[in-house]
Amino acid sequence: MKKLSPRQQSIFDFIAQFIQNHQYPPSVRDIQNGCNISSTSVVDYNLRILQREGYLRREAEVSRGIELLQETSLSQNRNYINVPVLGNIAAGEPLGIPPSETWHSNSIDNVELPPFLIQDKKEVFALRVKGESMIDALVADGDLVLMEPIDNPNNGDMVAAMLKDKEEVTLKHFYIQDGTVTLQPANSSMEAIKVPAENISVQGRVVGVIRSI
Amino acid sequence: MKKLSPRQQSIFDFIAQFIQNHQYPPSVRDIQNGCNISSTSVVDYNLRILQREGYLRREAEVSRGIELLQETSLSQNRNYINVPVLGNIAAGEPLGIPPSETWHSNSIDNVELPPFLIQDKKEVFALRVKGESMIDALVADGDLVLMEPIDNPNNGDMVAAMLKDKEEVTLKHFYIQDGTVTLQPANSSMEAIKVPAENISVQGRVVGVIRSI
DNA sequence: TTTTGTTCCGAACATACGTACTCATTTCCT
DNA sequence: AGGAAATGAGTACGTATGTTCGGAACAAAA
Repeated sequence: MKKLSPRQQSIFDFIAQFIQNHQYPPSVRDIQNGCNISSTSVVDYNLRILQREGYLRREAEVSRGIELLQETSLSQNRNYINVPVLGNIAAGEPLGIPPSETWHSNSIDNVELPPFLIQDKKEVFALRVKGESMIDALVADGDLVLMEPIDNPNNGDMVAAMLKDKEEVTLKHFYIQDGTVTLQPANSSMEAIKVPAENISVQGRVVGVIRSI
Repeated sequence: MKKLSPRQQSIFDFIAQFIQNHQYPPSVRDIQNGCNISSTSVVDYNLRILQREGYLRREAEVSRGIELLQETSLSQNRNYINVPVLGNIAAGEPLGIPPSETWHSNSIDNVELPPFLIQDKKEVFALRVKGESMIDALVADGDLVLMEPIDNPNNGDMVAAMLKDKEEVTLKHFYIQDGTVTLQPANSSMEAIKVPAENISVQGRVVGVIRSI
């Protein structure tokens, strides 16, 4: 079998991951979003190559009719996902997220989560909230925040943003327009913050919150 | 789990068979043909029942978004807990929690949760939050609230309390003293409510909140 | 009988999704 | 460098597929 291009490898890995999480294969558009590809045709193009090279089989005209041929799929039967708890999050303390290769040696804990919480996100990690400073993001002391590393958040995403001048981390909804970032609290009765984009460093995207009382 | 009708059993077996053959789940119309059913709506109808009974999980609007939950020996070793989602919770709508014997016939869905969320609680169920009315309990629209049926809450517990005169359900911290109940929002900048104990009906104790974005 | 609830039907609707087509952009080969 | 091949982007189209809705058939309860 020929070696795969980075994009093809990424698609293949995504499909395997997706099947593990959902028990059913992704659609072309799921792959498009999951791998940050700009067009469905590119996905189709690469899927044809993957099929030609024998990595998978596709059923024509059938939605999600993808079948992985390498039998790594069956061995991964435990479909619960182990998420590392990398540390605490509190206002006034920078996050300091280590690179993902070192997660398992640096994490203070691990939690196993059901797939519906993770969906098809990659490299999800968790942080324990300390203090009441995130209360206007509807996050309480002791909550577990699930985050996905991200470089370019979309408008409306809830992100962990660090204000560079104040060295302060907050969880807010992110909107950017003309170089100005608006940070909107989830509790809409609170005031939004507007700052120039260069004063903001986005640490990740919030994909879930778990509170156990 | 309730016993299945012959048709439901046939559908369930067909899905399992189909996944075996194809590696991806069948569409509604595949099931229709495979089980000699005259209408897609009948398939949908019975799939809803199968989902309600906890035999499978369906992703809305997603083609072939069927996932069998049958804990066949392999995934059973991990003691994940199947929690029924009994309905929605919103201000102004009474909960109407049915007795636990009828849960599985009344629930609209099931979620599997890891043990650390449930601990040793008994008869935990879930409610989906509709609307922003619980925002001062740090609960957002779409959140899943885990509750434990309880008759006598302890001071400090977060409970789902119904104000009998207003027919309004809220999530608040519960304190009782000398026959007067104080309902304290989790967001302590908000005002507390004081009412006579006889005007309050406690529906359950909140043991967890799950937000998936 | 009437009523009520469950199951089933057929058709119509809305959209999720695979595929095709044209035109860029990059990579590769001589 | 220059042209061919490979890859990517954007868009549009057709159909595969989930969902909804009014009503029929049937059985159990009142």
